[in-house]
Amino acid sequence: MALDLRRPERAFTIRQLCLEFKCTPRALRFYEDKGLLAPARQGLNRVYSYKDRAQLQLILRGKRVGLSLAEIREILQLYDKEDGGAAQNAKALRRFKERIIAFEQRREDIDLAIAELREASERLENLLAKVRPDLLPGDGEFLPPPHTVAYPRHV
Amino acid sequence: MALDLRRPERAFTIRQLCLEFKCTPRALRFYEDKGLLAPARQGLNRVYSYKDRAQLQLILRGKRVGLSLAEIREILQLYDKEDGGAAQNAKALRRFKERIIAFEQRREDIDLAIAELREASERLENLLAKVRPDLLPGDGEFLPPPHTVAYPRHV
DNA sequence: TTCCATCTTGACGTTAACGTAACCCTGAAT
DNA sequence: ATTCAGGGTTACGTTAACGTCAAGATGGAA
Repeated sequence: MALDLRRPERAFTIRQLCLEFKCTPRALRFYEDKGLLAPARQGLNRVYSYKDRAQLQLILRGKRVGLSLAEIREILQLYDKEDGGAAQNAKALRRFKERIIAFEQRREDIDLAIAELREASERLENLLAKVRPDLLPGDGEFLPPPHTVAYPRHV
Repeated sequence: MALDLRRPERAFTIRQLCLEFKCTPRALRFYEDKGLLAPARQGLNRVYSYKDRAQLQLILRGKRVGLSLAEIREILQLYDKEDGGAAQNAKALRRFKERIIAFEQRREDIDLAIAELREASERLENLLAKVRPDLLPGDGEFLPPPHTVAYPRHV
């Protein structure tokens, strides 16, 4: 059986993570420069722990929903500093709640967008059904996995 | 009673739209350059119709959920070309469905992010409740509207 | 040993999405 | 008559988020 990725002692090279998450070494080093990642070293080489991998997941997810690296870093720092004194924690709590509200607004936007696209799709489907039913995707037919990347790498 | 914004004959100056949507004239002209907007003219001056205004809404919403202007333009063009022949329509239909799937994935990401932030908030709240209950926002207290912009203008 | 793949650190190039400055026009107000 | 607020068009500057070399260390395979 394959190595459990979640084994805390599991370590990754930069390339392994890049393959897994479809990004480039340059990007990971860039995130490190900007303070979003801090992998260990073996000599010069970077060694990513399971925690680093999880953090990378958060970074990429943040990017997909439109956060800038600066915003992502701020959130990650809030996670890190669950020490730092009660006053700091109170501030962190406020920031978390603000973020939650912002995210909920974004989800609103997404839901609206989806609704509009669905409407447009239906209009088109009805129109095609009358004019060229043969062009409609058959009933039992599945959409092939889109070749176009869902989340374009270039922002 | 105020002018109904939805009156089809209602027209807007560039500044009116900018005030309403909190963006700059430069941005609107830029979107026009890029083919996302095409307001009418009175002499040199741009005159935005109600349709233009609606389209601007779509553009800004797209931006908030992380789309590039190029992607937004592509979507807008799909809307425009609900003519263009049956084959074109079939292609448009496919693109719409792809977009819907992509949006649904993004919503997944957002839901995950919200869930994590909620967890972190609860942890912090519990911690604070033990250590410094006075720092917690009181029960009847409302969060003030965040001064920080939910959607930073600079991408 | 030599080669090769894979890592490293600079450093410069690139693209998107505007900001900003310079200059011109125009109609209304002082 | 002039001032000025609002609009316009270049055109260059800026920032984020990397891409793309260049040049070097390293450790295993031929």
